[in-house]
Amino acid sequence: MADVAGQLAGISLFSGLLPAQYEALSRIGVKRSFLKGERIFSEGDEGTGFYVVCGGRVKIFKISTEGKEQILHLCGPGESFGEVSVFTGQGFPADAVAALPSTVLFFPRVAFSSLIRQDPALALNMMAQLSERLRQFAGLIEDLSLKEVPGRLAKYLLYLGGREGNGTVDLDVSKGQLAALLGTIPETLSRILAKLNRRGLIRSRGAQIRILDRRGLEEIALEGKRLP
Amino acid sequence: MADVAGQLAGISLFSGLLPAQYEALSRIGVKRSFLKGERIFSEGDEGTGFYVVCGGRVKIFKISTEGKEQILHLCGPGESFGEVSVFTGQGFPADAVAALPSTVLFFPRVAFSSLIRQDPALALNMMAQLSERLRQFAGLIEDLSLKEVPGRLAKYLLYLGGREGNGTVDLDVSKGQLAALLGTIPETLSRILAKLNRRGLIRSRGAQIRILDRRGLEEIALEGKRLP
DNA sequence: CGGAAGATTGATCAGTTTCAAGCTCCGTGG
DNA sequence: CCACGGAGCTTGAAACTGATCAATCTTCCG
Repeated sequence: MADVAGQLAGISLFSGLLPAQYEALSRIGVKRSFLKGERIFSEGDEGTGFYVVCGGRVKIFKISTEGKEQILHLCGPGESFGEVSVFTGQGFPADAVAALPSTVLFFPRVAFSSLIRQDPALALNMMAQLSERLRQFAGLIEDLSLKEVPGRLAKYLLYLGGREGNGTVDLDVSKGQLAALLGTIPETLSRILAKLNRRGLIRSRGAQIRILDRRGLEEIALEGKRLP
Repeated sequence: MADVAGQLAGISLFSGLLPAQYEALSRIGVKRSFLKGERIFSEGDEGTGFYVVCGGRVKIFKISTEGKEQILHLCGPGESFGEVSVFTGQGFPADAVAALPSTVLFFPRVAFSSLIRQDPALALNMMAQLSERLRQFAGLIEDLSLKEVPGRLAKYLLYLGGREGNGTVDLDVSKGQLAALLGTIPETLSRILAKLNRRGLIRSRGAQIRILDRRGLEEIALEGKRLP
């Protein structure tokens, strides 16, 4: 299991632990693989443990009765998901599907819980992780309730673009998935991209988007409503 | 400080602790009072600790540049808020004001953090608390993104009504605040209440609402979109 | 090359917000 | 005690955003 222990080192949830703890973790962690599109768990499933992404990407989402999907989070390598069920005992609050071929580590609830009990550092890491997710969710709620789609899209593009000035970014998800991430549908996303193009704020071709007017995007991202 | 220690017993975050721990908590907790409408902290403020509500009610919310408000949570006695900043070190992610005259206990970050480090039970309680909040947020995101206002209102009314059949419930917030809780504005809420009245699903007069057709409300609450 | 999935575009529509006006309730002060 | 005044609530008309439906176009694999 040395190979598992090696991977644990890069996971923020497990940072700062002693070698003995990595050893313990690697004993209880189980590696699982999922094909692209394969379901990892469904909302309401009994939570028997939580997951850490080793490779690939896992989509956590809610889906309405009419089929519209809202992505809560896209988990990349090193990120964990399903922690909530470890502590509340209830079922998972959302669905999880592999957005890419993915490998994950599964940590059974009971075993992990007893590890946490013994190691304050691990507990603190877990609390930090939960807090960070809570902060992200608060931001998503704010966006959904207080901003319109152009604002959310602009914010996302700026996020992809990083701190630098104008430049080209690559969408790391399909446009359909980006729409679900932004809480809208592909048609609307397409229209708004077209509008941003027309206004000269961006130049998009396929998944490549060049940010032409960072300042302009920031304006749209900041204002809650109404395009000026 | 015996009076503080006594209050701690009723707080789920602190359930199952030893008397010595209550003693320790009561030493670091500071009681603070706020008038109705008084601000407890603002988004971005440095998080120097977290709070537990003793009496009254505290509103946690986000506000857009145009002034629209989205309530993230209404904290009643026994509930905690501002925990996120204890662990992430960043500023508070939202605003907090007293919705009623309120008294709270403030626990400074550093002191509390060291308590947690010493007591696995306290740490587990805290994780359960954070997880539960995360679950609530996931539900709110789902509602905002996948349901329309009638659905959210119906769900809220059913929640107030509890498990029982038809009956009369009392809104525990003003209609303006209820609108902010549901992610809409007072006008829209008013119209939808009127519509539910017309359809014979409820009978509302002021803050009193009698649920006439529970089944019908459930239908509206479940479907993501479009009234039938 | 064919075809299916994804992406774009157009027309229409439902739901929500905005703006504006009136109403109701309630506390205050004359 | 009543009248005033204001905050909160309700209602109406119009504007707007985003969703839906439908058709077309693109892409990119088999």
